[in-house]
Parts: sequence; C-alpha cells; structure tokens
Amino acid sequence: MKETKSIEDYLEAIYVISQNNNVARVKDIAKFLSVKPPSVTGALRKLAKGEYIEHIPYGGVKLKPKGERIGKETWEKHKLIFSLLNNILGVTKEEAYREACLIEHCISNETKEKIKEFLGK
Amino acid sequence: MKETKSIEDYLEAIYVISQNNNVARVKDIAKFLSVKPPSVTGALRKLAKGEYIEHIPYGGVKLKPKGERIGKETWEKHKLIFSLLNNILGVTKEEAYREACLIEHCISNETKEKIKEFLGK
DNA sequence: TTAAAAAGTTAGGTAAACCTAATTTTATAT
DNA sequence: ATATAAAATTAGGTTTACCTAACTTTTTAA
Repeated sequence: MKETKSIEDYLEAIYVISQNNNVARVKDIAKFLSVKPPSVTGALRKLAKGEYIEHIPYGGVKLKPKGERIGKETWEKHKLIFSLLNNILGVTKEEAYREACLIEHCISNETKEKIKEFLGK
Repeated sequence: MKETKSIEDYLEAIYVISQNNNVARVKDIAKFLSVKPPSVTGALRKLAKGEYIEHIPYGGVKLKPKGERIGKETWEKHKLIFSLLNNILGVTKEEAYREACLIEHCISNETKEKIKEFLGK
C-alpha cells in the first residue's frame, strides 16, 4: 500500500495526539484534521488493514511501528518546513503553519534532511 | 470558481506551451501533464466555463487574462521553489523539479514573494 | 440503575479527476 | 479526391475521500 496525503495526515494526527494522551480518540482526530467522525472511522479501517495502526472499535487508536514511523516523519517535515517558512523566509506563523500542512506531503525524506542541515547552520 | 491544484496545473501547462507555440494543443497539454487526452478535454470544458481560456473544439487553446495570470503565477512559483530546493538546499535537479510541481500549489503569492526576496540576497 | 448525552459506526450519497473504448473530426499523402 | 492516420471528443466507469442521516455503543449523572 502506498501512502497518500490522506494516510499521512491521519498518521500524523494520531502521532501528535498520542504525545499528550494515552490513546487517540476519533473525535480528537476529527477535530485535528477538521473532518467529520464518519470520515475518521473510514480512514481508520483502511489504516488498520494496512497494519499502520491498531484500532479497537468504540475504543482508542494506537500506532504500530510502520504507522509511527510515517506519522513521526510527517510531523518532522511539518516542523522543519514551518521553520524554513517562518524563520528564514519571514512568512507569518499562521500562513507558515497552513502551508506546512500541505508541503509536508510533497517532500522526500532526503529533502527533509537537506532542510535540517540548512537550518542547523 | 476556486482554483484547484488541477486547474492550476492545466493553466500552467498551457502557459508554458504557449511561450513556444502559437496555441496549445490537447496532445501537448496531455504530454506535459502525463494524462490522457480525454482528461484534457474534460478539464478544458471546465476552464472555458470559468472564463480562464478560450477553446475552439478540434482546434487550439488560448489563455484569457484570468487564466494567463494564474498560469504565470504558478509557473513563477515553480521556478522559485525549484531554485530554493536546488541552489540553496542542495536537492538534486530531478527531485527539485518533481517536488516543485507539487509545492507550487501549496504556497500563497505572499510566500512566493518572500522566496524571491530571499533568493535575491 | 436507568435515562440522557456523548462518542462511534454504518449506510448511502456526492464531487473531483482520472481512465478505457468507441466515435467523430481534421490533416496528410498518394 | 479519397483513403488512411492523427487528433480530439463523447460515453461510461473507477477511485478517493469527503459528507449527512440514522443507528449503536459507551459514558455520565440523577
């Protein structure tokens, strides 16, 4: 299975939510991504089938190793792109966040590392 | 009508093709975007309806002012993002081109200007 | 401990954008 | 001038990812 923008978005959301909570809940994921709960349920079924997550119906969601890796990578891309846009280019925080949410799905891990190197200087 | 990624792609393709040719042809647009001719025909109908282009069936396509503006802006975004990725971050030309095709749809004109300023330094 | 509220799921539908196969129109070459 | 090839269009279908409405399960509070 290939990771679409949507799959990356859900895994990233679950990753971020899981950093503060024990498990991610449907309503939190829905709020994070600005979608409705039935969309989340549908996406979770797909993610569970692809071995990205473990989902207990009417319960919580936890990332499996494969999902954790992608969620983390996507969030890292987001943070690095935000930094590049806001700190280096001078884009406002609000706009930088909005655009980082989109650009995070457009770059390879190699490009992610290049940005990290650049920001490190 | 709101400009989707797809609409921007078609207008950009027509803009670039029109710089070398008098009119853009369906087969050239299809090749540029790696889609099949029926997809182009469908997209052109939509673009014509939105006053972005003038389309003579079985003939050529020309940009109207609104379409020209968006096609040009999108291509400028592409070139600036390519430059940022390749010259500043050190991403390979091939990967920079590929990613620029995606990122060009994710940034505002304000961000485009910020990149231009940064590259000018 | 049970009624109401909250959370989650199922069922069914919509829109965007692509595709293949078949048809029509235009261009080309003998 | 006409047969063939090329280009474009139409018709119909697929996939992805969302939505609303209705229903089920779980939690909460009287």
